[in-house]
Amino acid sequence: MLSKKTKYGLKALTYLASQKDNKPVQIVEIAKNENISQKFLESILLSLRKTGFLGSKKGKGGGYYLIKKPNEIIMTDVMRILEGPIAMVPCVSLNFYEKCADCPDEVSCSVHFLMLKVRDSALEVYRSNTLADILV
Amino acid sequence: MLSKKTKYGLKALTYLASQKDNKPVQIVEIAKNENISQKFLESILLSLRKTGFLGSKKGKGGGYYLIKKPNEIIMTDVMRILEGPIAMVPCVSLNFYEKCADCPDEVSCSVHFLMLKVRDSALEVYRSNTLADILV
DNA sequence: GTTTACCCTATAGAATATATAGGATAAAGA
DNA sequence: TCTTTATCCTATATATTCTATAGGGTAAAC
Repeated sequence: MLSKKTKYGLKALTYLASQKDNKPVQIVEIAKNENISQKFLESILLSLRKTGFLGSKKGKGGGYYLIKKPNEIIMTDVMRILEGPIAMVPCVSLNFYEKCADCPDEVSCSVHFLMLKVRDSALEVYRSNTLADILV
Repeated sequence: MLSKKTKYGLKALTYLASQKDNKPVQIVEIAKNENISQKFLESILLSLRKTGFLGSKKGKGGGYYLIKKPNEIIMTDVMRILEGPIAMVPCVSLNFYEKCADCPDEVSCSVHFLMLKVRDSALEVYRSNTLADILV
């Protein structure tokens, strides 16, 4: 399941991407329009800022804005920040690899084999979609 | 993330599929060979029996065995029983559909749009792989 | 200097996943 | 029939993660 964090984060990004200009948008505006808890959204936007997706401005007229252009924001990067690994098991993860404790040999593991295919297919989708592509 | 339940269930299925004959295999044997908690595995096998994947036999010489042939066991079906929805959000699920509470209109939702693609790609993998295909 | 709005950490509450306990039931074989 | 074997079943404990809230701090604008 997609976490709410990811869902809300994606919604906030698309909300910002669909603005006419790139002026700062306040948290409260995004929260209201997308039906998100304001404080929860705040922590999500904060992590998107720290990872280089968003810029922010304090004080009156402040808010968050996109740093890159929507067509430069690739879904793989967004998903890894918000959701974590794209792979469903750590042993097939490119960016979050971990050996399975219970598996003596992952080469001969059916779960590993299947999940490798699932990861590749998901990766293909995320790689070929930017924020601009998913604006509907 | 793939739940342990699914992981263990898949491992048990492949263990059974790789038997020479289709005689009942005891829980304890599977549990030891695949490093799974015996009692936890028990509840997983039980649910696989109730959903028509496994048969069981009580008493001495008893155990679990596959009901269908490995090449007739499609991963979509297995995954839906063990893991639940294949979709990452209920609003794009074929078998577990639910409307998002926070979304006024899913047609104009970017998350919906993206996750539809992810679901389709995952579905393609699961549909084209049977238990026989993932034996390595 | 007052208002506005982001910044930051800690933690509480809820949900889910994982595992365990303890006995009931049925089959097989002596 | 009696004993052993092994599945059947329900309830509950434990751990982890997710989601959200609380409460104040900091910087910018006017």
